[in-house]
Amino acid sequence: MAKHVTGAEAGGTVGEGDGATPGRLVPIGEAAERAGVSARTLRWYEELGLLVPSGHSSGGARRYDDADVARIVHIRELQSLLGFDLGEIRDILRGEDDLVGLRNEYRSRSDGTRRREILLEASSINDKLRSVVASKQQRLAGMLATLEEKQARYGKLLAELEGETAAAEPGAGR
Amino acid sequence: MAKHVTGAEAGGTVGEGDGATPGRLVPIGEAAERAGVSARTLRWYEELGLLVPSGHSSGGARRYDDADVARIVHIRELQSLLGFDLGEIRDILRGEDDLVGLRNEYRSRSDGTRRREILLEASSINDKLRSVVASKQQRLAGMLATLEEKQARYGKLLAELEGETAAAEPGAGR
DNA sequence: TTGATTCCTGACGTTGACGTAAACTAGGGC
DNA sequence: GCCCTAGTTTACGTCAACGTCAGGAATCAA
Repeated sequence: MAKHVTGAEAGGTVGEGDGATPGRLVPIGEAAERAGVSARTLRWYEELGLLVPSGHSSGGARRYDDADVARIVHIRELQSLLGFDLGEIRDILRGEDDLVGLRNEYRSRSDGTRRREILLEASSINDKLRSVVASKQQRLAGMLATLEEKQARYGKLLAELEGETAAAEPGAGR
Repeated sequence: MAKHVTGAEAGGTVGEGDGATPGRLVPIGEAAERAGVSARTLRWYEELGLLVPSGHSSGGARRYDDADVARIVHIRELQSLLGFDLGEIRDILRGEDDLVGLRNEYRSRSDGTRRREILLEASSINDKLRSVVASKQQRLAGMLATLEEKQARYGKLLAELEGETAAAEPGAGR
């Protein structure tokens, strides 16, 4: 409901002839391809409030910049790596966005008490995700350990067998 | 299509009065509760071929043993921790089941060549999953590292601020 | 200017992983 | 035997996360 501000230049300074190649604003197809998702997925993410393209063409077509693409990749990581659903991811991204706002306020304010508050909140936001990732990583590490242990046993048994067959083999080349 | 062999005792030696308390065969409700899932989920897993209860009552009701419950928990781990869908999990479990079969053949055979083959296949099966887990764990570790780094920065900034406010505070107790 | 692509907005379809309701049966306590 | 809870199958419902199609407008190379 807050999209389509009045047509064009909705995403701040577009500067068509200003930005160099790296800072290009690309259409949805290219952004999708770069991030390894479909265009439909990007529209869906937008509908859910996960990502608003940072610009639009004069005709109203979505334009994504590098940060947008990075955000998409980030969303995918949160999804596939951590198993969050898109609702949870929305909340996480909000937290991260808030964090950016806090960072700006932090820099522009010299009020010590307020700065402390900001740091505490930022730390809390960050720590929530950290603990989730940590626990998941822990469990995965445990799983990995048992798998590697097994793998080592197979290797050991194979080595023993190599010795046996080598000993039992009649025409051993060496 | 291969279930319901002919009614009862389809799950091998049931031995109702034989097993002690730990080896009990429990009905679906209890098994579900123990594993933290719903009864529907267990029937669904069975339909997909993920898990056949190791016994049935004379009337045809499912009976699960401890290994079954462990298998359910395992399925859930593969699902939530590694993000596999139930089809992939079916394949993985098949591999693991094959592995048990191979283990038995390994023990009953003394044929060196065959033993080598078995070890190689087992090792391969095991290694496939291991590599997936390893890569996931790697990526998670990376994510965790950056989060912890951030957390450390917040902590440092907070500590600095503590010093400042303590110094600026008029009635400082110390 | 003109096609050929690409993008737009609906809107309906699909897939996975179950939830839920209905109608019926099994099993254990009194 | 009776009753109540828990189990059975069958079938339709649901929710997330998109896929896909229709009809029209925008963009771009020629």
